[in-house]
Amino acid sequence: MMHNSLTAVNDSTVAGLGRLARFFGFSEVMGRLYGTLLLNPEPLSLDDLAGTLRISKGSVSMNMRDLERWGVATEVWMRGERKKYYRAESDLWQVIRNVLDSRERREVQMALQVLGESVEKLQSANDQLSAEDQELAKYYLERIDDLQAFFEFAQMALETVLGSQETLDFETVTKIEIG
Amino acid sequence: MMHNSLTAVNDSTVAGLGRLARFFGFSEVMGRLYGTLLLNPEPLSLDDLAGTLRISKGSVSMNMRDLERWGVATEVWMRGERKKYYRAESDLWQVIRNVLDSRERREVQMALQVLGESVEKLQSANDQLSAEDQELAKYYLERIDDLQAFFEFAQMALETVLGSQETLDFETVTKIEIG
DNA sequence: AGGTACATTCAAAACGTTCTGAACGCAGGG
DNA sequence: CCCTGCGTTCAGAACGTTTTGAATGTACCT
Repeated sequence: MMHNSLTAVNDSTVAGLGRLARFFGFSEVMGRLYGTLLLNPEPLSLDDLAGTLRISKGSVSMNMRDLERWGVATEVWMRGERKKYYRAESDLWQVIRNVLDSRERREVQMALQVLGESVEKLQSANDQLSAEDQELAKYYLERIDDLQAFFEFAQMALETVLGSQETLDFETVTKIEIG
Repeated sequence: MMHNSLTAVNDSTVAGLGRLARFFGFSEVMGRLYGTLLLNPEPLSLDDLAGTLRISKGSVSMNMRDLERWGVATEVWMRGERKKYYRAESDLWQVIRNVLDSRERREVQMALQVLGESVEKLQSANDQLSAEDQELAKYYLERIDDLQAFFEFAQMALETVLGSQETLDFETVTKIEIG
């Protein structure tokens, strides 16, 4: 049994990562699994994880698969062992990039596409519209313009982060300029 | 009844904002209410909203209160009217800032506080630890360092966005520099 | 081939969240 | 001072999500 203080720190970190996961739209269990792995120098098996977190093995199995798919944990082959072992991807910058790249990017692009289609639809329908509807269409176009600007901003921010290909130490990032 | 194309655009925009709201951890209904208001030149009453979105008045009442609390919609007094009317805050930049300021900021600060406490706890317990536990504590401190760096990065990004007090046109934002 | 030790799957259950609508409260008008 | 029209509340229902554990699949060992 390890010291009290280590247990306390472990607990709050695991809980915090669960929270963070939930915040990013993942399941809390995924975050806790990641936290548990992150704080273990050695890789852990599914049974280890199920035992530590007191959840069913089935749940561990499914959630670990997701974590792997997101590039947040990696399977580790232990020779002579038949169990599956996992290790946390500890380069957080890489984790963030994985998630942003495969999820937020798509989301933003879809939004921009839908907005673009809306603009087209309104423009091409314009001469079939009553005077009243034309006014409303103009109003819609203004609002859609704002939304487009917002998503373009988001897109740019994403590309900037994703574009910095080097494994960037967070510590070295000191300033973000907008302008 | 308005033209077909207007209805289609309205629908997809409202749906999209519902999606966006969900993405940011709000209820989908909040997003749809905001969308409906955003696409209406005139303020709408609770009954208008309930009717348009086909949801109960009770739900509209509660969700609109939340939207107001987040600074995303505003009540509008219509003289001679006893109904409550709402208008969307249409400055998206302002909406973002409201949300980031009252929610993400706290979240990040709490995380940093917990992490700081963890570091203290580990350091002050260090001489009571067995050799083995000391090694583990060292490992924990490395992981915690990474997490701190991540949250400090997030904090800085937030402050940057929140710091730009002028009502910034998204269009004018062309570049984010990291370095 | 049979047995063992694991991982995976999935239907049912537990749980949490959101919605509804009836009941209530409140204000203004007649 | 009651009636009407509105907003708010909240218990229960509906719904969606997550968890569990038993059944199943799979690979290795003897």
